[in-house]
Amino acid sequence: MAAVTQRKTEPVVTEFAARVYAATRRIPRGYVSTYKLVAAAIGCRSSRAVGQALRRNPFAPEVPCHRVIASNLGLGGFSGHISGAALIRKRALLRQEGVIFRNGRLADERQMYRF
DNA sequence: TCACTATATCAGC
DNA sequence: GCTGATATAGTGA
Repeated sequence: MAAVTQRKTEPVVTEFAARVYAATRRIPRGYVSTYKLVAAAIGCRSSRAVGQALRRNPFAPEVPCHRVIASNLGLGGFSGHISGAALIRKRALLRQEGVIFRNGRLADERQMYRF
């Protein structure tokens, strides 16, 4: 049946945002990537635009936005906040996946996933 | 068009 | 190492 199997009213996102989410979902568990790498992966030179798309993240938690950090190995932001409890939660989430953060920075650069 | 933004990079100190 | 300024790209009003 189902002439209209409306599955959840997919949020309307732009083509650019869809690429950002697709690239982010490619990041395997236990690895992290940076805004710049994601931007480069989708053919964009502005990491800022990536951050804007991830901030909206209508596909959370399907899209592991917490696996995207800043290029300086910092946590960057999370849940609309660039610091505070949100960052602590982001660090905890990554730690559960095997990504260790030291002093608010990625301990092992080897865990940075390259597209 | 204007303002805002989960960034990145450079210059100066 | 930190701060301020600038570059760059996309979104929403």
